Amino acid sequence: MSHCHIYIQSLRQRGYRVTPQREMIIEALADSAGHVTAEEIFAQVRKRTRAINLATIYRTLDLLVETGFASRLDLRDGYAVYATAQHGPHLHLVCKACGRVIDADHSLATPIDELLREQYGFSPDLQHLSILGLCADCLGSSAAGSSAAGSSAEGKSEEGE
Amino acid sequence: MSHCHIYIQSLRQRGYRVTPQREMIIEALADSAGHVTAEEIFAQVRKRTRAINLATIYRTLDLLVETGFASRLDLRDGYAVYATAQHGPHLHLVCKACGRVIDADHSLATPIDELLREQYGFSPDLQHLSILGLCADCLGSSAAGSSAAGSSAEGKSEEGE
DNA sequence: AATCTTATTGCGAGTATTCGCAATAGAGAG
DNA sequence: CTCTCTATTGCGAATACTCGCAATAAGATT
Repeated sequence: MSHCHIYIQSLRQRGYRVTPQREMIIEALADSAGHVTAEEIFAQVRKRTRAINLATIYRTLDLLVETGFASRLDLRDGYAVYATAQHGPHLHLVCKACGRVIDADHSLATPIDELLREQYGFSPDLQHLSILGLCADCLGSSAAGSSAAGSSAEGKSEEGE
Repeated sequence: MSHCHIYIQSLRQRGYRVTPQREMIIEALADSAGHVTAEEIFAQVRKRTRAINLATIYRTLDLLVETGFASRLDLRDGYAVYATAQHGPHLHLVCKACGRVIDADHSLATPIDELLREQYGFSPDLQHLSILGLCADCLGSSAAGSSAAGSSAEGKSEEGE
């Protein structure tokens, strides 16, 4: 990938060391289209070399998040996914029914950003903002299916699809 | 605690079974002032009985979150904290420097709520919204220099921001 | 009160992620 | 190019949480 190089340089300039592991992880992340798990990055990098450890993947991904190259998203299912932040900041809308992650326009958060700064002196990191909820599809299907009738002990623990 | 009782009844009416474990967990959660971890609830309940298992704590807390009695907040440090939702919905502002959790007014999210529904057909679950960032104190101290604020951050990683 | 159904619990094993520490290897200085 | 300093890696153990399954017990029914 082309502009990985630029980012790798930027890492070095900031005083971080550029190791082959880091390069490969950055490239693997940049190659992946959407959101990937640490395990997927691991598998990807493992194709190229055996000299890589899962802990290094996690540490590097954390570093990338801290430095702003990537964003991390903790899904409720017990794992996290990462994505490059190259295409600019965006919000993550996580559907708690189907698990899909929708990227929403970052500017939607502008009002809340300003309010938080004004009223709480809090400087939010909105690149890391993820919002749990129901996507349009799941909202539609759950409304069509059963309209809030006598739901006894059946539907409660069911989640996902 | 007083209105635990009401909630326990509500659970039963919704078709869930009310077990001593659940009662004790609910009471322990309601007793705790702010945000507590599953482990803290476990310790609390354990004082009263040995008949409790950590997995049950997690399952019950999840149930409470699903039914709206509690809210869950995944902290980046690898654990989650829970709080009752009795005092109404609110946003969680999580400071990534000192780890503090500030409860902010729920209405701040109204604009984004509306925009998400209009533009994406997405129905956000804003009781579960947590926003990562820097609190006023940490923002001030990182600008001013060094203060008593920073607690867990290590060496270099915090300078970069 | 005895019975029945099945939701819930406890347990132990499994998963995703983090941590501590010794060994390795970047990057600047000589 | 070599040396030095220390950031980074790999490893295995620890942590926080989840899951599958058999045993238990809530709540409805009789």
